[in-house]
Amino acid sequence: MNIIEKITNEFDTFSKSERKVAEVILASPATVIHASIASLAKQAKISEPTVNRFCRRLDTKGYPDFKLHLAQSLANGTPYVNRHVDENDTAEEYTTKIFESTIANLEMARKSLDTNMINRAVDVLTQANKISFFGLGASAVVAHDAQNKFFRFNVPVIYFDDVLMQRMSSINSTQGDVVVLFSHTGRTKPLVEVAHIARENDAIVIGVTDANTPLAKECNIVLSPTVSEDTDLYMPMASRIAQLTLVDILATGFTLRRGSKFRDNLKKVKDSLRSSRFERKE
Amino acid sequence: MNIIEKITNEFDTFSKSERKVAEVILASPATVIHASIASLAKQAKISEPTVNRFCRRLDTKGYPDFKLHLAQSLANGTPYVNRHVDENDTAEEYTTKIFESTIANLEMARKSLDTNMINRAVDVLTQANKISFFGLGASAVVAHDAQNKFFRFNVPVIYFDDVLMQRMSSINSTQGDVVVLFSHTGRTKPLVEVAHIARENDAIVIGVTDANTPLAKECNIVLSPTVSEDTDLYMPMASRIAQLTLVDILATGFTLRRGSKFRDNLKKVKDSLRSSRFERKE
DNA sequence: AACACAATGAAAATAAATTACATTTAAGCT
DNA sequence: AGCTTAAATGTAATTTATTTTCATTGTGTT
Repeated sequence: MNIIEKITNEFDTFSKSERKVAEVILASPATVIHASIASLAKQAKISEPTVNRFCRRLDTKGYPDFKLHLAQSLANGTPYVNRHVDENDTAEEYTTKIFESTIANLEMARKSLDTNMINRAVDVLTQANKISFFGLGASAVVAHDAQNKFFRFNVPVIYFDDVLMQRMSSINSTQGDVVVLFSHTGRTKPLVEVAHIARENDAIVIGVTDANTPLAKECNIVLSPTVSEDTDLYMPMASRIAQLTLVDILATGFTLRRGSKFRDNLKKVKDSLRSSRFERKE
Repeated sequence: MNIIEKITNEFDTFSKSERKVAEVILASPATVIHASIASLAKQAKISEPTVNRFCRRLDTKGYPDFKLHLAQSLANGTPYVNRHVDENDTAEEYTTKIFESTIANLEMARKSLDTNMINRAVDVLTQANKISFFGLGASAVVAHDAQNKFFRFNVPVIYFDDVLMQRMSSINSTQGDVVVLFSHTGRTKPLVEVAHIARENDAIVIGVTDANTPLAKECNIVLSPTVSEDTDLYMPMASRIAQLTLVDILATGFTLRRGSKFRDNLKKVKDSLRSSRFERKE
């Protein structure tokens, strides 16, 4: 989608001249959108047709169309998006890159979420007798966080990161119970089974996972915050941040639905923590 | 700035023909950015120079430049602000607001972090014999996540969200051990005590918390991702997302420091999960 | 070294946008 | 109303920009 990212990603597959153009473009994309093909060619010290070919290679109709894409990429909030961490990066560099790519992925997740589904999920959650949050690995962290949030609402909340406990808990679920399952891949076998068991026992199952995955198929409601895969370091990064933001959204929807009296209750929970803290002296 | 808004605002001051162009553009701006001046003129049933004059009237250099502005306006989905969730917001509205404020807070956190401190923290972590991650409440979630990440590095990692276990664990720490404490407020008494105990036993203590707090004072290294307080709904939201991003950064720094051979190891850990998943059929 | 093929550039051809100028339209004034 | 004038719009010519065609250069292979 984002053409600057695309150039960065495909840089290695470019020919010598194409790289020259790419370098000039990446160096100052904002200048390029106001340049003619002739001036860009001159800057990159290659011919005009090469620039044109470069544009077509990136699936644009030609140079003017390419500039349009470039302009849009630049406008897209975060300019230098999703740059990959490099072996020799300084702390300064990888810090910036990780923040930028996290932000870019949140943008992406925001666009991918279906607010109708969020609305339905909030409906279901507000009417639940009991809410269970399950996940494994990195997604267990998200479930843990959800528990921490929803626990404050004075609703029966369950959280397990142990497969057996998740299964046992689902077997005991009944109508009126809601089970929320977190899984980035949507292919974790034990979790798919938990979803199945929960549905057999009349619980409503909400999946925070990719659409069109085995897990998604077992769910009543699917929420898919899509991010560009976190391949960088073989660790889930952006995906769980997106999931956590979704938890915030569900929790917010929940409190809004419950009305203002209910929010006083939240304040009480927070205030109850005060005695365990050192006072602020200001 | 935004040219679509500008057209809407100045619509009343346009001449008859200019309004025709404006109408066509506003009806489907996305189409216009791919149209030539000729085709736009034809659609609006006016002449080409009139289109050109229209563009100049809006302070652009000409038609191509106008299209560039238009393209950017279209892409500009997110004006970054920290808008607060309102009682009567729709799902659409509060979803957008939460994403926007999360993003804005990440920007803020990025600026507030001291990369020298990050570098020192990474130094310390790479040399640790044993790493402990402790937190309470919402920060327990962050500690949990850190465990999940660092565990993959084949380093002894400890995580507890139970105060007593945290204390016992700290009492047993020795030189070469690193204790990482997460706390948004930096005023949680039990955690400050844990920090104190750990230091008395020669462990290095890294605090992910606000500077100038009781906890910060007990730490060898302090990392403070500052966010605007999450007062909205009496729940930690942005703060923990910022802390999690910091965990990503530390983990990334760790793997970079350990070199490329080490990264193969990570891949192995990830691959080992494969058998527990449903295959992708593509 | 010779061949094949991809990459590049020069020049011609095409397409697009802009300018100059003519014509129309509308507004103001007697 | 009818004349005058200025603004608005359109036509056609010009200029500019982009794309295509085709020749040339470079690169890797047998």
